Amino acid sequence: MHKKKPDIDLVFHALGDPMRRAIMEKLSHGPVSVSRLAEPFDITLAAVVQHLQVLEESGLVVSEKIGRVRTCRIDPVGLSAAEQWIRDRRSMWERRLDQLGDLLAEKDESR
Amino acid sequence: MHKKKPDIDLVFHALGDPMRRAIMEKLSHGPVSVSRLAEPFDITLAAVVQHLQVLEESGLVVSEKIGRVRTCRIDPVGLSAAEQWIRDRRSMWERRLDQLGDLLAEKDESR
DNA sequence: AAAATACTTAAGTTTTAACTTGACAATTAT
DNA sequence: ATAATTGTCAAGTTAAAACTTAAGTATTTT
Repeated sequence: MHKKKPDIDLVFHALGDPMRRAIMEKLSHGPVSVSRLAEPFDITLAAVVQHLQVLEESGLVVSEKIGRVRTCRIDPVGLSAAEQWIRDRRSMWERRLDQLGDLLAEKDESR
Repeated sequence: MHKKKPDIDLVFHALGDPMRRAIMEKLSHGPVSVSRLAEPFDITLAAVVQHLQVLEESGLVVSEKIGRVRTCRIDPVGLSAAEQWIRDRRSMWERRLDQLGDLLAEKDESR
């Protein structure tokens, strides 16, 4: 159970794969073991484990092994990091649109 | 200028590449031409154009060609789609945490 | 103690994606 | 008219990522 601070490059790379997003969707309903996580998908368990490693290194998922079973769950911190990046770009863009609006309004006044 | 409704698979795939995210960052400051967009990066213009195609097909960027110059800008709709997906997973997860809290509270009352 | 479960790891294959090169088309400037 | 600018397109190459197979480890169950 070694948490990592989320690296935005790793987070977006991890979310870029549809299978990993499907895994995140499943995990969003609650913690699950690796084998139960793999059940619905038609790829090997080994492949799922590899995806989980990517998700964990990115900070999107944390897991804990008790006995022989590893239970995985979402780490909301990773998701927030991605959400924040998107929000930043969007707000920057929208601020610009507002400035443009102000500029047009000024022009409108000065005629 | 042909808009597309954003496909979440394409959007996340597009954002998965660090160079494309760098392009998005640059575009967040305002619309730019293809060549000015390529300037700061040390890849060929052709490569940048290919990234732009990916971004455009995903619905993150729109562009318009006037004369010989193509001007690109962010389409906030694409970004919202990604933000929404993340928010959905996170809220689902947090709802579950709340339910877990309720459950523990009940237990606490009944002793 | 033996068998079954639940992963883990390493190696190799296949597929996908990024990037370059080089030729070309359209527009604008001289 | 010629040259310079701005972008487009099609191959081909390289590198990265996804996936499988097969063998191995640790933990339960019977």
